[in-house]
Amino acid sequence: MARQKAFDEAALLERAMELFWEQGYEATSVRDLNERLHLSSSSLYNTFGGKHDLYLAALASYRRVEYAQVQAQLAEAPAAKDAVARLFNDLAASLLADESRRGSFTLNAAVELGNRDETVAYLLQQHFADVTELLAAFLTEAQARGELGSAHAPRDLASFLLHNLYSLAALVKVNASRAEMERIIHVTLSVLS
Amino acid sequence: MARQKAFDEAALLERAMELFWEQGYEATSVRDLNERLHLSSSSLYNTFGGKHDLYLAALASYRRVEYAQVQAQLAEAPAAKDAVARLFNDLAASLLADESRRGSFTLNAAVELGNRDETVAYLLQQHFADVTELLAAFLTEAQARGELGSAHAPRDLASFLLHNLYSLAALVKVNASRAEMERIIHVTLSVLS
DNA sequence: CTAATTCTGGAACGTTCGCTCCAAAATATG
DNA sequence: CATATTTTGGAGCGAACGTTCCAGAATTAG
Repeated sequence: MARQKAFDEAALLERAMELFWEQGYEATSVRDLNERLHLSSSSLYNTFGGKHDLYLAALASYRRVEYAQVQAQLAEAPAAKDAVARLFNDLAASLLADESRRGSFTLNAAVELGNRDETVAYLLQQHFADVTELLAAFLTEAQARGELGSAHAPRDLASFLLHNLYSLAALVKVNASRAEMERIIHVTLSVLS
Repeated sequence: MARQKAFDEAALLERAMELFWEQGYEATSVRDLNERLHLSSSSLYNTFGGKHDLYLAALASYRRVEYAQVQAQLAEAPAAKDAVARLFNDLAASLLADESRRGSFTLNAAVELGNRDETVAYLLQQHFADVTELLAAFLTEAQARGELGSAHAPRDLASFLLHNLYSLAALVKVNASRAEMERIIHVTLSVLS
């Protein structure tokens, strides 16, 4: 047998994700990654295959985290409307707390590469569909319990809410104003009558 | 005196804008621009100063067009709600009609560079503020005429509507489904009671 | 036509890109 | 300890990057 790798692959992926998240795909060089991960080119290519593969892996990892977060936040809330409100407020808080205003990695990836990289587009399509489904199921139950009006179909509401969540992530890239976010959130939540 | 330039600067700027819009800033090389504009490096640098300057000029140009478009569409509509609805439907139609799914140049710029390029961030802040103001003024008048409920302040509604417009531009990058867009638009417009 | 000036294409600059390669270091086995 | 196998850092690959430079073409004024 032989030597073992001197690093934790999952931890490295996490650090790579942070960097891609901050700078985007094109603006991040392999040398940037070498420095940030404390990993030389050879090890990086041995482990992850290349820049593009590493990006895809980072994106897939982020996607799982984002999905789990929504899932967790919906699960622990008492009332349906409060749960959705918390989803928005927590996202706004975490977006504003981030000094480098990275927004959402999945949204960034969609905008930067969605129309040029089929693999990225497909992965994100899956992701958005999955989260929408999660939200729709939650809203369906809430409607059944009478916690939610039936002015809109749960599926429609879910799409609407998800895209307004991502809107906040886009907004923070340019205008990191809490007041502006709160205005938008307030109007958005008003559709949950 | 001496020779005159053999090209129309405004037309070149338009072509540059198209390319940056398609590919983003980082992924567009000066050689790409040489080819697309049929203009050599020397002329490009003489005329526009450099890649970054050209990008800023293209962005400023796009911003004026986008603003004028919203202005025109709001002006020509009969009733306020119809005007807003048309804003959404026309945007959706033009987004879907674009084979290369470029989305909105301003949103693309915000997501790619908003957190890394101060000049871009400032320019876009101005732009979004201007368009919001335009919308808010329109909604204020509509409210005064009684065409719109007063459940929300015009300023809040304007921010909300604008960000939902940009949401469509982000959505098209990954999922160019007319049905999905219509669902979102339907819920969005329902706040205009 | 001559002279002065400006624009033009394209070669070439130094740097950085993604990626490969290899000798040296490291460590699980017999 | 010796051997086999794998990982490691870093030099270096060809290509592409943004930008500069310059010789020559082009055009206006005198």
